[in-house]
Amino acid sequence: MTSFTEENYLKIIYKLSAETDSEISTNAVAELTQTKAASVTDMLRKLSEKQLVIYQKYQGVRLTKKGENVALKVIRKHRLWEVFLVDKLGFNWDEVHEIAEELEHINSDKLVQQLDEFLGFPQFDPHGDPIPDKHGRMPESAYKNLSEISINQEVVMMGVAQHSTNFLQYLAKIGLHLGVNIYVVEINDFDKSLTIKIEGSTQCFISYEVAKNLLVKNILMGED
Amino acid sequence: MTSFTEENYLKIIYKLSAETDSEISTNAVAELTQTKAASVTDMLRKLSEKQLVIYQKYQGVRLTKKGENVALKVIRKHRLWEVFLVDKLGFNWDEVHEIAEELEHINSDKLVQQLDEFLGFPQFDPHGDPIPDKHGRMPESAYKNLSEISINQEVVMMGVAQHSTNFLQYLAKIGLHLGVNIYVVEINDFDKSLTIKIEGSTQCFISYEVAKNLLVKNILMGED
DNA sequence: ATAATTTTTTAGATTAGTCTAAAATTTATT
DNA sequence: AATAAATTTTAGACTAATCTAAAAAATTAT
Repeated sequence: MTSFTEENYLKIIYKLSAETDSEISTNAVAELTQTKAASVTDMLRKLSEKQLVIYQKYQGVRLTKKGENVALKVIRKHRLWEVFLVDKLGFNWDEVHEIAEELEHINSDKLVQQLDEFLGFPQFDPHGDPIPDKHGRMPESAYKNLSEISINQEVVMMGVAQHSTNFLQYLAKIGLHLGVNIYVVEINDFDKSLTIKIEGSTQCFISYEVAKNLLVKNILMGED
Repeated sequence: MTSFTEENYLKIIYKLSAETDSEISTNAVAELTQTKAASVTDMLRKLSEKQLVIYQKYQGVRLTKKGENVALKVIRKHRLWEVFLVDKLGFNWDEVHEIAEELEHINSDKLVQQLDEFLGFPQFDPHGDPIPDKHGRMPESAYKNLSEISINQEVVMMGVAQHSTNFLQYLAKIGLHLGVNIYVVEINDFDKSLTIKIEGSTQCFISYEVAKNLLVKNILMGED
């Protein structure tokens, strides 16, 4: 059995691991858990005894397979609950994180299973982050439409949902190509058109129709 | 702010108070919290300092208005989540209690509000227990149709939903009158007809149509 | 009304998770 | 390579919630 607190540590180590290939430092964990390094050391020793992490003092930490599974389960629950809150209860995507931080620790395999089904087996949460399936497998890609990106977010262009020559020529003309960074400067309420800043180019204005056909991904995997 | 544990104590004191008019004993609380009397004493002192209960040593405990409000909020959340689990996720009414024990401590007024709306402002949980509204007011009555009662449950007849002479004469003939105890012996899957044991009379068989028109209440307020 | 029993409280200890301050180790700098 | 700086660990302490065993108070029975 893993406690609420242990689950949080594992989740945070998992997220830090996704960004680097090497061991995670005590301080990095301390920052995200909002505790002191000394507390982290204690907890890492405990998690190590439980075979949830590989930890040797002064050498940093990484998850074992077992620890990764726990982390993935927690992340799965977090993201499913976020979908529930947004799709079913009408929350905005930016107000669900805190609540999901609590809900993610509710303990019932059947609950997760039924919730997943109730939501229609979503692959991504409201922030576009991928939801691991019940075996802990992440869906293939986490691309979103540019039209779903909110203001002041920076994303990377990853693909298009429409392949007409017309469309692709237009993209080239305004400086949009795969891998380029896009910063959303403004969104017009009435027609959902956007002002964006394209990396290495100037600001430009694009319609909602265009934005809907642009596949992008977040530069930083979000807070959740 | 009240902790998970404090909330549980308050909820239990509330439930015990519903059954008697006098102060609740330390032992009674200990039994339901599954702790030892010594632990209860400590907690009661703490709750008393927080003005959530009136407690004087050796004299038992009762809730203050403030403590009652906390308890009612927890009970409200518990019962709303039970409705969610049964109505939306397809759980059986007898497998939701444990999960709701966890969910009831999730902290977000907006969540409760939205959940309530999503469920259509239900008045009773799947066990027929009344759900306090957002001001802590309990709905008028907690009667259910006999057709919603599950097997091996004993209920008291409290009213009818159909007042035709025909129907009432039929009830009289089989020995059903207000206040009588009814024990559900069997439920047929295919047509939902019931075999019941009527207090002071013999077993008898009634159709689903009849059961739907009988208002009953639980003899013991359930575990939740 | 006094003794016996039960209930409740106190005293002191334990566990999980945290902290601060000091010591140990690693990393960076000259 | 030696020293300075940063990071990490250890040592010892704190809080919340619990426990056991013993003492105190209330209740019940004789």
